Amino acid sequence: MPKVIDHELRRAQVVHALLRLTAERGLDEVSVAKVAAAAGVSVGLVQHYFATKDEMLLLAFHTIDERFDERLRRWLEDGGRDLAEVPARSLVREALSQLMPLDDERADEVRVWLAFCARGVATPQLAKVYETALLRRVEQMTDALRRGQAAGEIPAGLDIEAEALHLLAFAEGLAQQALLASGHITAERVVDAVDARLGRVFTSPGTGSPGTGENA
Amino acid sequence: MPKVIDHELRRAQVVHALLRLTAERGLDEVSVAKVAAAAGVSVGLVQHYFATKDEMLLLAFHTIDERFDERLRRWLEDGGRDLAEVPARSLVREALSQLMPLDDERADEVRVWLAFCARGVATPQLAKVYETALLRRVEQMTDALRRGQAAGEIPAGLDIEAEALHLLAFAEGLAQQALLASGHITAERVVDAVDARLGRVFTSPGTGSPGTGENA
DNA sequence: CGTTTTGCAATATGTTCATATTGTAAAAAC
DNA sequence: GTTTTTACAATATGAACATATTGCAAAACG
Repeated sequence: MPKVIDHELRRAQVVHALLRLTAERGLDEVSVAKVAAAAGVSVGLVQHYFATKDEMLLLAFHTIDERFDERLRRWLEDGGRDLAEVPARSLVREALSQLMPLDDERADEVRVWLAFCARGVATPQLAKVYETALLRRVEQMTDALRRGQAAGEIPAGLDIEAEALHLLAFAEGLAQQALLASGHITAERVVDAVDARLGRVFTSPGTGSPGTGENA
Repeated sequence: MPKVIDHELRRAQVVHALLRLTAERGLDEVSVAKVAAAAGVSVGLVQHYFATKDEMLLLAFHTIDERFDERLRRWLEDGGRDLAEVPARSLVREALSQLMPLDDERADEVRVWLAFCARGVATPQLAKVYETALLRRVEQMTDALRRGQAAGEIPAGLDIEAEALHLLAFAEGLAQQALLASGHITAERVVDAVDARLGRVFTSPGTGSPGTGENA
């Protein structure tokens, strides 16, 4: 047999091309042939690593999900931050910001995320990926909020788990608005909105631009 | 020429079939031939009333957008309510509820809405429809909140327009979560979430189940 | 060293698609 | 009552699609 190949790596390469294509032209424009072309390989190769197109889409959705986590981890590492040390508000703020289309990279990923969400409506397998991702995010968010509560940054009476879910709902909706009405919902307004929302949860002062002054 | 035909009516009939198809099988499964079949007409008829498929999709998106407004109007009329009389909190609560997949009818429409949003990412014409719809909703919501503020239901210092946008972002995200993770985000949790969110805006007591007690 | 297995390219297949073309019956217009 | 216009059906067209099939070179394995 020929060179021993890292299967997972090859699959990742193909999926990478798929995600690029989706970000640029939308999920409807994704076909096996186009993905192969975008990846610079033959259709046969794609078939060799993915039995069906659906299998490829499934891995792609998983991959996109992981990228948000990756970016948060990168933020922690690049800043030399310690997860247990960074204030909960900063952490939550950064986590939510990673879900917003605040630069080209994130805009691409939100575009792709939204495309997959829409397809999930009619494809149970994709909906399952969404559900799992959501639960994990709620869990992470809950942990962060609880730490903040223990540190006195958040009122004691708050229903933390519900709050986590609501913050994520707000984030997804805001990201969608920013993506589809970018003319009105600018990056600045997005950041302001996030900070204003955090002001409803945290009693501690915000990390962001202080001039936002949203509350009474 | 044959019977004089109400063009707008025929177009609406075709679009109705398209929306049904989209709700059931997703926007990717929508083709001109399938829409014609679902509407019980020939492909030729569809072509007669829509020059292109995109034109058909555009009208469909507009139609879905209007349905939310329609349902809110129906709520006002059926309850014999007067727009100027009903408390702002009730009105906003109802408006947000109409965006949630709380029954089959609304679930279908949220499904379709999400599908079109996703396509809007790669189709400027559809994004424009979204943007217009969003701005109109923000305006309506702003009006309602301002009335509430004048009536003392809402703190005076609040940035009303920002609040309106944030409420809508929350609503869209929550609707998406409820649709894709219906196993965890049940209708009950959705209603609770909406009420909890309203509790962050209104000082007046809520209309919903009082046991939600989200805040400190 | 030869056999076998693997990685992949090339191409075939049959379907579905959006749209174009053509045809025709019916009623409005004159 | 003839002419013209309209509403629609039927079918054609060519591209794009997901997937199946075939073939072959290379390297791992005995």
